[in-house]
Amino acid sequence: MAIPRAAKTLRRTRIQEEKEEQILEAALDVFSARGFRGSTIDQIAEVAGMSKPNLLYYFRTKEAMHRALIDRVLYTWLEPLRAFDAEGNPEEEIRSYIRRKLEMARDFPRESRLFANEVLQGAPHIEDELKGPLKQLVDEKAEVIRAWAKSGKIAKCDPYHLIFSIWSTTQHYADFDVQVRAVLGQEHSGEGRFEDAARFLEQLFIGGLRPDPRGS
Amino acid sequence: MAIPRAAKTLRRTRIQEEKEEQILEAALDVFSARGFRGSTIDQIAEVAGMSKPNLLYYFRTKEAMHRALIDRVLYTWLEPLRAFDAEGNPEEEIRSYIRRKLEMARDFPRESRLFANEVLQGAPHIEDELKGPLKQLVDEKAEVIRAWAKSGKIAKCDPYHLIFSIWSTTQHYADFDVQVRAVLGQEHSGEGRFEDAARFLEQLFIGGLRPDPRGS
DNA sequence: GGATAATTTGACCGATTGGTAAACATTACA
DNA sequence: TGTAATGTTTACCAATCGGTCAAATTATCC
Repeated sequence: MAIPRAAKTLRRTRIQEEKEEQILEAALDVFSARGFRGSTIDQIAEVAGMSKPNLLYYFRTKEAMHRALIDRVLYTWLEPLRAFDAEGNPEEEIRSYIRRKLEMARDFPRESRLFANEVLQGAPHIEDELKGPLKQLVDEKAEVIRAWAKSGKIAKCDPYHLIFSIWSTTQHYADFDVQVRAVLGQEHSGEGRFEDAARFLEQLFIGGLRPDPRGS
Repeated sequence: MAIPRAAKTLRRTRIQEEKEEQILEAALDVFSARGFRGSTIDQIAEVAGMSKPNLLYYFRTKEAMHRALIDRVLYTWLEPLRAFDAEGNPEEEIRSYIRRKLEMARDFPRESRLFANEVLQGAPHIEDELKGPLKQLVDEKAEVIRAWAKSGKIAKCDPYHLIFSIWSTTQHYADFDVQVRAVLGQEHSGEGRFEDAARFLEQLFIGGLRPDPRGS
């Protein structure tokens, strides 16, 4: 007889680890492409290569699957912002933040779309994470940027909207990939578009944030 | 007996106009909030205040509803880009394009989310519009920007990625509204955030595109 | 006012949804 | 090797899905 699920967290089998990994990988595929409501357990089961009841043996509900996925991905996703260093050179910090975010858009588009889908639909499952850990992290880094601006290392600007701008411009290449490719056309839709984007965004942000020489 | 639907387009009743309007308004509400797959005809019917079969009398399928909605909204949505004037002052044109796009994010967030949902999930229903009319319009405006850059009126930059950046930064305030509010906190989530955003984005883009004084 | 066309609804359909029950198969460990 | 715990599957459930149908209601026009 199967043990109650609560016990599973106490001692985890090799099989459990493997299968849960397999399931979350499939769930990322499906949820990121169709959103929570648009996804079905059957689809995830098919991608994962197992039966639906088997999925539900590891995750009791569709919600539980989604939550586990979000939890696993959120920490990694905020890594670049966390790496933002108050002691570093402002221009270089911003430049490398943009670069890192663009790399993530290129290498982990599913993760980006997972969150985009979620937030776009009102963030019903991650409201707490947004208002708690995320806001706290952004507040902290905004303070760093504000200090840079105050000391004249970069132009005076609203740090929150600066962060929003970096998020939106970089994640755009993951979330709206289809549109980007459609507009660029087949000939410019190769991986080179990320280098072009990086070049442009660095120019935009470094130029746009260059401190006023009058020091006002 | 009801006339075949094809005939409806020939002569449209007052009731037809009103009801179709009502339905599309409700459909915009639902589709923009939950995406195509996540929405149900029943939900739209409830918002529209009519029965499901009644909806299906005016639009034969859920797809037909969605398509009619997209068709109606797409033209308006591209209006700001269309207004981009090659003869105008570059700095002022970019500034007012940003302002207009931000106003649309503020005043028509549902329209923005409708497209965001669609593109995010692979644009299964609007691929043709993206590769056709949209690409054509962007190509045209990109040429204008390129000319400005060539003549030294603005800095040399990739016009496509410039347009992407303006799209993403402005639409961010509609599509990721929940996140923006969560991060800004209750005290800064008033309508003033759009003015703050406008100020920042103008600073960013105008500063970032200021022509190199060496004229290189 | 009556005939005819247009509109609206309740009842219903097969397919799909998230999820369950219980039998069956496999693994781990003494 | 035996047995208890773990893992998997088949068959199924009620609810909801997109959509149909025929009957009932309302609007239009002579």
